[in-house]
Amino acid sequence: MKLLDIGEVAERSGVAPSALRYYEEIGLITSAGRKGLRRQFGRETLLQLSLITLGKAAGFSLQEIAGLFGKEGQPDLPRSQLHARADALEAQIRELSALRDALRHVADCPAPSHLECPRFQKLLQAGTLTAKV
Amino acid sequence: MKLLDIGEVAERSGVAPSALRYYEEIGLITSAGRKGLRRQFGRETLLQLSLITLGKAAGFSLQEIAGLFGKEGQPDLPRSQLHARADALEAQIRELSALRDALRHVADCPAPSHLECPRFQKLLQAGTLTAKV
DNA sequence: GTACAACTTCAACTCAACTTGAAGTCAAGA
DNA sequence: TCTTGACTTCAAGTTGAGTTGAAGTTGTAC
Repeated sequence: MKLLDIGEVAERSGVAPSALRYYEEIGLITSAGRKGLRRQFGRETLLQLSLITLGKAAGFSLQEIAGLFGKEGQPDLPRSQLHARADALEAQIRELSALRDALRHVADCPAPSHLECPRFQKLLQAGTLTAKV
Repeated sequence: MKLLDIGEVAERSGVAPSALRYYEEIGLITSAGRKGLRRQFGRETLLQLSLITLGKAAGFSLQEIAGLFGKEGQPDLPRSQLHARADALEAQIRELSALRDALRHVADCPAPSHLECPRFQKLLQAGTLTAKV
């Protein structure tokens, strides 16, 4: 198996070397070994990093990501919890969609103050995070 | 206009009083005035907080949120930037959908190591954040 | 008019997720 | 062999987004 050193992993994954060391330190990834002092990573690390990047983009903490997908890609969590996570993501997707729509509304609606605009308020209600006004 | 004090705003918005003070300190919200020392907030603050909560859920920083929607709900940004934001959100929604699918796959697919599973890899490719493997 | 819960300020602390800097090591090419 | 650039460790610093604690103030209910 061809091994990559940290610089190459950094370049291909878009994750800074310092971050990769940090990820290793907290046990989120593992290096396949060392050549001298230098860490050598297996190719599967790149896949793991895709997963990590994705998870981060989804707003998971590194700890959570570590739980979602264990070292080798098997989750440490039971099925039901994974589905619960997926459901939570779906809720987040709805929030995001609401915000996207609100943004587009603000961009296009000529009203002076959007907070007053009933259409805008309705868009906000689409999010579930809305305060009890 | 009926004013609310910080405790009530906190309860209705789900945002801690300390956070509300912090938001005021950084200029993200403004209190309508004081009764003695106590801040009094107008009802529109609740709407603003919905927006802030939504923005946070979407991964925006407080600074960015401040830019997206100025104090009174008018954006500080030009139309084109707002649309660009909306587009970025849409991309994020796609990432999230990819992760959701990956999660459901992991929950349901009986393969021992998902990183090896071609179906799983394909799901990852659906995200654009993927490393060059 | 007094008790008390809910507020106030201000500084210091926390936490995650890194980054930066200093000082040292090492592999590979000229 | 020597140089160079990419790595190494370790400690300390940074940023954002608050929280916590101490010490003081005040509106309202009894």
